[in-house]
This record gives sequence, C-alpha cells and structure tokens, in this order.
Amino acid sequence: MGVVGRNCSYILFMLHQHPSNRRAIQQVHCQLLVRNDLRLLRVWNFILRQYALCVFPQEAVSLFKQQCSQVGFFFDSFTYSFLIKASANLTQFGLGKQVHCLSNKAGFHDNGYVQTALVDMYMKCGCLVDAQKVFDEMPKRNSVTWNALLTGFIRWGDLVSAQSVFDRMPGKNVVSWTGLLDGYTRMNRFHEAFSLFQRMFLFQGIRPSEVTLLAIFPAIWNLRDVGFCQLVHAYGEKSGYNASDVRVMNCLLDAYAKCGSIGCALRVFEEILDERKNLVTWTSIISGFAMHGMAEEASKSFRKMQSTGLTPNRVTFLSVINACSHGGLVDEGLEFFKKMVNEYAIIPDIKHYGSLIDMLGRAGRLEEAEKIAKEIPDDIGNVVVWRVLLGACSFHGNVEMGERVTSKIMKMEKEYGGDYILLSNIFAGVGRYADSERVRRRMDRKNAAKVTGLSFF
DNA sequence: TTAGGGTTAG
Repeated sequence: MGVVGRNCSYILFMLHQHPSNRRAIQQVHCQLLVRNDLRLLRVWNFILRQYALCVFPQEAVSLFKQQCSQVGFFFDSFTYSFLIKASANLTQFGLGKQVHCLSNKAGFHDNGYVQTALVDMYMKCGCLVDAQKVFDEMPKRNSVTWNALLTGFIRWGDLVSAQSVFDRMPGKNVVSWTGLLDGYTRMNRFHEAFSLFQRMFLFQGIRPSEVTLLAIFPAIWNLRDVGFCQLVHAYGEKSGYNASDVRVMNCLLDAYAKCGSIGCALRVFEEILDERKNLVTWTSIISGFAMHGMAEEASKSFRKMQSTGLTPNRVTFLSVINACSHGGLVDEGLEFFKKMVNEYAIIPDIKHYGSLIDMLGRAGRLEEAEKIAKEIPDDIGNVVVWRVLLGACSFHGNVEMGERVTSKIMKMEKEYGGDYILLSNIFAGVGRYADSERVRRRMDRKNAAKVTGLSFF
C-alpha cells in the first residue's frame, strides 16, 4: 500500500510536469486500478468475514456471487477462506465442494489457510473422507491443519482416528491436547481425560487454556472429585481465567454443586461480579439448589435473577421446577410451570412434564399428575413419564390408577417387564396377592425380563 | 482481515 501510494504520488508529480505524457497517464490509471481493486477486495473480504462468522453465512455466499459477476474482479486467499468458513457454518457440503473447485482453479491448491479451512469444512459437514483427502494432498501442513483433522474426528465420535492423528502429529499444542481430552470426556472415559490433563500440564508443561478447563469439567463432576474442583478453582484464580471468562466460573460452580458442595458453589456464585452474572450463572446456581433440595433458595434466586433483567429460558424453568419438586414446594412449582407457558410462551418439553408429574406424584396428588400426563402432546409423549406416575401409584398404593397407567404403558411399549413388576408390587402392597401373581404370570408369558432401573430425568 | 478447541437440564 505504501509503495503503491508513493509510486502514485511520483507518477502524479510527473504527470503535472509533463501533461502530455501518455505513458505516465497509463501508469497512473493502472496503479489506481490496482489500488482500487485491493481496497475494494479488502472491504469485500471484511464484509464476507463478518457474514461468514455471524448468524448469516448465507449472506456471504450472496456477496460472493455478486462479486463473481463483476468482470475482472479477482479474489485472494482471504476471500476463499471466509467463503469456505461460511459453507462450514451452513454445513452445506455441496457449496463447500464448489468453493473447493473454484479455489483450486484460482491456484490456491497449495495455500495453507485455504486448504486448512477446507479440512475443517469437510469435517464439519461430516465428509470425513474428503477432509482426509485434502489433508493427505496438502504439500505442507501446520499445527492448525492437524488440529482441524483431530477435532473433526472428535466431533464425529471417532476417538481411534483422533488418537492416531494426535500420536502422529508434530508439535502438539494446547488445542491438540484439549481436543483429545474433550474427546475422552465425551466418550465418558473420564480417567483417561484426567490422565491427559496431567500429562499435558505436568510432563509437557503446556498451560491449560480456558477451553481446556471447560473440557475437563464433565470429568470432574462425573468422578465427583471435589479436590480437582478446588485445584481448577485455584488455577483459574492464578491464571486470570476466573476473572476473564465467566464460562469457567459457571462450570466451576456447577461442578461444585454436582460434587455435593453447594456451599462452595455458592461461594463461586458470589465471587462472580453481579454485572458479569449471565443466564447460565443463575440457571446453574438454581440447578445446584435443586440438586440439594433447596427449593426456597432456588425460588428466591429465580426472582432475584428476574429483577436483574435477565429472561429465563426453558433450562432455567426446568431447574426451578425441579427444585420445587425436590423441595416439596408443589404449588409454587405449578405456578412456575404456568408462568413459563403463559408469560414466556415457552412450549414445555418432556422434561418439564416429567418434572411436574414427579413433583405431583411425590406429593400424592396423583389425579393432577394423571391429568397432566394425559395432556402431553403425542409427538413428545414418552413412556418414561408414565413410569414415573406408575412409581408414584406404587408408592401411594393407588391400585386403580396403577392398573390404568400400566395398561397405558403396555400400549406404548410392550416389552418392558419392570412395569409388570411394579403393578404386581402395588397389588401385593394392598394384600391382593392373587392379582399380584396373575400379573407376574402375565409377565412370564410375555417373556419380558425386568431391566435395570433407568431414569431419563 | 485469513485456519483449530462444547458454560446451564443429573
């Protein structure tokens, strides 16, 4: 730009001195064209990037088509990178393939940025073979290319390929370690995730990033490791992530709650400055209270959150209804449900219904629970909520409803033997041993074996 | 101005 500018000034000077010099005019024209194109391309690319990265990747494609119609317009590696990114964000494999061909034709088949963006795009679109092919054909790869391949395999649950990429890649960095570690936590292999974390930090001396911390949290709370919570807490404090990234703090408070330390969770919550608390922060603490049966605190937090101007979402409502359910605040739980539907126009999903039925069932308000179960739209209807109701019938010894609910469950799913056993237990509980036996025999005839208890809530 | 990493429902 500086050189072009200086050349132009010089030629303009010459032009003033020799107005009839045709060659000088041509040179200026040429330079201005070049300069204009470059400037224009930068502007186009900038807009393309904004579209590609934001919520309107389709706009990036329209813009590119518009550019294509301009005669003599050329594109650089930035243009193609952004466009490939847009295709990835749209998960449009066909579009990505077209851009791939165009970029190759334009001579970017050996450009590291463009080719890496292609690996990433194919991976995001689920075209693992195409991604691998682009990767294999690249003359030179860097750590970003390797990481794009590695994280792509993780995205599709192919831990074996990801591990193989990790083992082969030179210059593993924090993204590579975090990617693999995340893969292990996703596959519920928490001990291996922990061991990777330790190898990375202690033996390789690579400092975990905020993303590493976010990735290791599921391992922490699945293994109920409060000690590790404290370690991450201290590290987050020292590294500055606690102050800079509210997501880390949200995860930390959630992990403390899930590990059974609601006191520590509350301390983390209070450590977060009020202006930094977001909807997830509030939802996490409400959910924490729910886990510990602290319905009053959950309800109070909900109202406090509303007073800060934040709008609750379906997760917030589920958490507060769960809290009411576990803490026995039945009417308040019903009020929250009504508020969610009427004031916030949130359509309840099966988990909201399940929580509500569980809450009413625990309180022995079985008729209301049954009424709600019947109101669940067929398209989201789930046999699990009826089993929750059956469990409540069993607990409260309601034979009539127990029979009704069982036949409903039988209609929905005939193979589950556990329901026969529950009904049989209901009969036995009120002394109707003949009926109890009859149900057991029916179960045997249908050869439906009882499976281990499983909850979806 | 370009490439890589999952905060809340237990």
